[in-house]
Amino acid sequence: MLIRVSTNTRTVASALDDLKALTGKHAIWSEFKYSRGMQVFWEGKPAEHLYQIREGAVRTYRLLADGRRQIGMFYLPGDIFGVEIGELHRFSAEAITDTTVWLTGCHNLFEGPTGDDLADSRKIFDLLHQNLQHVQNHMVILGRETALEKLAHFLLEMDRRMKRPKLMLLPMTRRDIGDYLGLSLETVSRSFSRFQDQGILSFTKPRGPFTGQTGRQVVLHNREKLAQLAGGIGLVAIPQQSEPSGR
Amino acid sequence: MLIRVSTNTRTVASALDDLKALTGKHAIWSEFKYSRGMQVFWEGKPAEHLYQIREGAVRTYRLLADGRRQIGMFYLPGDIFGVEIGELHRFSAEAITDTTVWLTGCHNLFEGPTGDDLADSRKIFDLLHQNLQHVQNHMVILGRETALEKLAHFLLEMDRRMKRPKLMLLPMTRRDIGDYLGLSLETVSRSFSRFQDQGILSFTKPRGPFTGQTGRQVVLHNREKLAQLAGGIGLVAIPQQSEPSGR
DNA sequence: CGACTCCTTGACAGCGTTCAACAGTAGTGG
DNA sequence: CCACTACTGTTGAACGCTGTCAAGGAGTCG
Repeated sequence: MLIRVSTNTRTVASALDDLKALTGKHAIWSEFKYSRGMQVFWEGKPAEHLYQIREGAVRTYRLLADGRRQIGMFYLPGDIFGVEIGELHRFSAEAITDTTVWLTGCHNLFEGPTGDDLADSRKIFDLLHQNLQHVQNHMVILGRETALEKLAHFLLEMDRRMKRPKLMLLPMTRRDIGDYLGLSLETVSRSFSRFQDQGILSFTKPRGPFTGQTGRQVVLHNREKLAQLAGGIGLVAIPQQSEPSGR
Repeated sequence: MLIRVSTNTRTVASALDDLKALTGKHAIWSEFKYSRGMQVFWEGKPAEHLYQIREGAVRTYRLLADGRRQIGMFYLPGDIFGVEIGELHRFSAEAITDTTVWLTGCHNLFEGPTGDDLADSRKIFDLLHQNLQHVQNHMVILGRETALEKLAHFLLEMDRRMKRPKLMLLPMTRRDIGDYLGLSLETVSRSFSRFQDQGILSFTKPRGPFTGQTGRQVVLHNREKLAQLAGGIGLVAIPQQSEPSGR
């Protein structure tokens, strides 16, 4: 391990409380609004701002030449995004619904004037830490899990990040979820139905006639079963002989 | 963009030259050997060392409860690994073949005594930068590409990292490649055969009777075709209305 | 009301997995 | 040196999960 940043692994959402502290005393935050579908930033463009969602939701994604899309992350109220290690954004970002953000100019870790900025920047590392961890977990999910396992992971992730609400309101479409999990939207829909059949979850407003936003209003009835279906990610492998033959 | 580390994006392999500089003057490097299949470190254990491969190859991976494996990265001679943002390793690592590494104790970015260490740590950020970029690319590959596209990417990655050799010697098995790309070993083998049929690559020692390590000795005949098959990752999406409605 | 988006469901195809057999090599021990 | 085992890789055949195509219902918005 190289960089010991900070041991507490607080959720991004909780960072809402000390937003100012994060970028130092001199940072200026502005409020901006993006309507549904609008771009927040583009892949390949310089990363010049740091964003925090006040209301709404944002997806980051990358497109292949033929239109296939991989969504990297969904950002919910309180989440901070736009932080990159390099100079450029490596994913595009757009508003899923009408979204209000606070944003500030680029906070530069190494070119700041004082060590004071560096101290503040530990929080930035927390964000990077979470980002990397999320991407690494997601890699395993994408590469080695089935549709049902993927959806179970997705639901548990959203549930956790929304603080286990009674009623979970998903801002994203089935297609978004599919592009997040490496599935078609139909498979996502079928997997939802299957979970519903098994009594793991249900939708508000009786199933038959949907109201536009229905199919987005999810109640989780059995988180344990869901966690069981999701399967263990991050389990340690079976120990075996492992000492190096020193010199 | 938040952290401007350094604009040059040198390959990890090229870092071989100034290994000492990377961890500062006081770092002590030792040589260790791992025989085939031995563990280098475990997921979930404290990350206490930094490794550079002198000879051989290493894979990092994570296991699911039922044995499914996702390989995160292959490390080749010259590559540095073991660097983490947090305190713990989030993947396990083991030697693919008999491997010699140089390793040094934990280099701690923030708890170092002087600003001198911080300056050195920029190189560490280059490594983190590459790691994150690789994982993000891999996520797209795992989530949205076909078997042939995945293998094409893999071959081009190995080709690039080995500096486009005439003859590419792959240290890993078909199963390793499959677990890296989210495929079964049979699909990997079939995809190799298909590339061979198309004249994109060939194996040394005539195809029919394989000699143990054959099927590992690859000659790329048509990198352009391979790049074409790999498809564009990182293409910028179609521009559209994107200005925020300021306040 | 009409166009559009979103979701669900059915039917079917196909890509990739699984199961299996076979071949060649390396390693081991007698 | 040779038999034996283990490992690796290739290929065939069948299966099945997931994608694709299609249709239809429901809600939203202008």
